[in-house]
Amino acid sequence: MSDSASDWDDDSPAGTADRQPRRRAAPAALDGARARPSRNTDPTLPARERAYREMRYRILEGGLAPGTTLLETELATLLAMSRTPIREATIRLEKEGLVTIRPRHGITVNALSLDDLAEIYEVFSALEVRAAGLAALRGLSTEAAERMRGLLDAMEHATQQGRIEHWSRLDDEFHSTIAAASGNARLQSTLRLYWDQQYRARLAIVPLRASPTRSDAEHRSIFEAIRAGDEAEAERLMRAHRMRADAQTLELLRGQPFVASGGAG
Amino acid sequence: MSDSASDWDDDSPAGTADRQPRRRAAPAALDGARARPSRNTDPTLPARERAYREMRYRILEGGLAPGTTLLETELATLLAMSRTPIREATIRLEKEGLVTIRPRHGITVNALSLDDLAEIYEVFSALEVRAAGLAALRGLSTEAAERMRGLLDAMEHATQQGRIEHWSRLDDEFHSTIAAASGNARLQSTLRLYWDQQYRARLAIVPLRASPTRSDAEHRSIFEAIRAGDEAEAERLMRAHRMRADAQTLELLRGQPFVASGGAG
DNA sequence: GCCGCTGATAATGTATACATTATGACGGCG
DNA sequence: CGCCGTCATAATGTATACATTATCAGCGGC
Repeated sequence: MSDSASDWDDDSPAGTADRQPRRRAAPAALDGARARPSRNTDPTLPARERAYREMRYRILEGGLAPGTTLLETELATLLAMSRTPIREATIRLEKEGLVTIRPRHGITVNALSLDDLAEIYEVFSALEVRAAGLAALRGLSTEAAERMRGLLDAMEHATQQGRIEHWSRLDDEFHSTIAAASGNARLQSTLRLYWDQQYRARLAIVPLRASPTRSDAEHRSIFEAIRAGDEAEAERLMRAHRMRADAQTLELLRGQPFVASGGAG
Repeated sequence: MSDSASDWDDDSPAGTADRQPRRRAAPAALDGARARPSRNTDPTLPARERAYREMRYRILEGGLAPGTTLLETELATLLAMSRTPIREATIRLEKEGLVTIRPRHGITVNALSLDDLAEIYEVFSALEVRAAGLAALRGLSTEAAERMRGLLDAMEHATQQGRIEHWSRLDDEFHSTIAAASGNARLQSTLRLYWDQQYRARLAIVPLRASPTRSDAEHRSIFEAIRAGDEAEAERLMRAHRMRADAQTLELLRGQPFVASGGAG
């Protein structure tokens, strides 16, 4: 089982670090993120942190379906802790756009309408375009370049084998590698926020996707532009890529069951 | 709309506040800070909300200087409430990038290095460029157009009179109007987040700014492009505007007292 | 039969008690 | 003389008690 929910580098400066040394993490490799077991029950973690991770995990992976409403007390029972850490975790999740807290009505897992998703993609894509540009401007480390090349190869291979789900995970990784290569930790962490929000929707259409031959080609050209240090071209290509991919995704999502047209923001 | 600096969101900080340059707040500092009660004292609001607004206000307006560290207990005393709402408020503020929570070390008002500000501007500008494009794409309402035209006139007038501080507030309003015209609430709210983070720094250089004749001209051309519905041109002009303005801002900030280049965070 | 009032009730908001743990002082040891 | 382990303590983490308040059922008036 994948842990795609945590492909994106976890905590970042403006983000949700709990116990962080003074200096922020270096341009960090994302490699460590994969090792973590998806189910987080480590009892040594603070309860607040367990609550946050567990709820985030369940929301992203579908255990808590969009529209689900739970009371603080119910969550407390569910996760076997008191309301205090639950409240702190839900505040974080609300800030991240995953739930909505309505006093005396409960905590609701955000259900996204197509309009919501369109909004999310608009922000996400604008940021990713810039990330590509910055990556080009700043240059790829040898490791990042290697990594991206490996991902491109693997994606093409997955495409040939028709392993769309696997391809999708590699795609996530590719894009998050670009985010990391932007050298801007805040950009990276804001991207992760929006990534989380669209994660479930994206997951839902994975099986519907056609062979992503075109994306493979676009990815490769984006990589080449970044590698060549051509900022304008990297941004141009990424913009084109995202415009096409976003439109396609929204199209596939149209008519999907859980994408209500009037969902909550 | 409102007389204050901007309509980014609920309460907008306007006017100047006194500085309190104490690095480490001793108990003595608490009384000093309490001396100036701001208007977020409405006792009908939940304590958590009062704490949030009051802290945000003091951080943005300088009552709580960057680098200031306070313990939960001290904040509770300062704002005359228990630790519970304080904790909830600080979690929100940390998510917004205004403070850093270091367990057993206290809550520190984030001090931004030049690198931090550069990061912030990179994200902010990427989003604002897109906002301009979307505004062009979607068209301005009559009111928005009127409002922007009025702001442009007022800005030029302020420039002629050398009222830089006033100009700066109008500038905020102009940019937030564009954000609103993007029609994307998430974009707007993320812009506000980053705007908050750079607010103090921007405030600090207001008196140092030269006559913003050039910005006035750029603003007008951006407005024209948006009004003409020319998405690409609006983005192009906004990008140029921001690149120039950001570079200038960072240049002015270099050497400013509270902007430690090493990362005084 | 509908509207609005009212109070019981449940849920949240806040305070506080209690548990846990990092820190920094202190003193012994090398 | 300095290093390291230990412990007291302060600060946070969590649970729980208590206060406040919105909701909704039920009732009475219109």
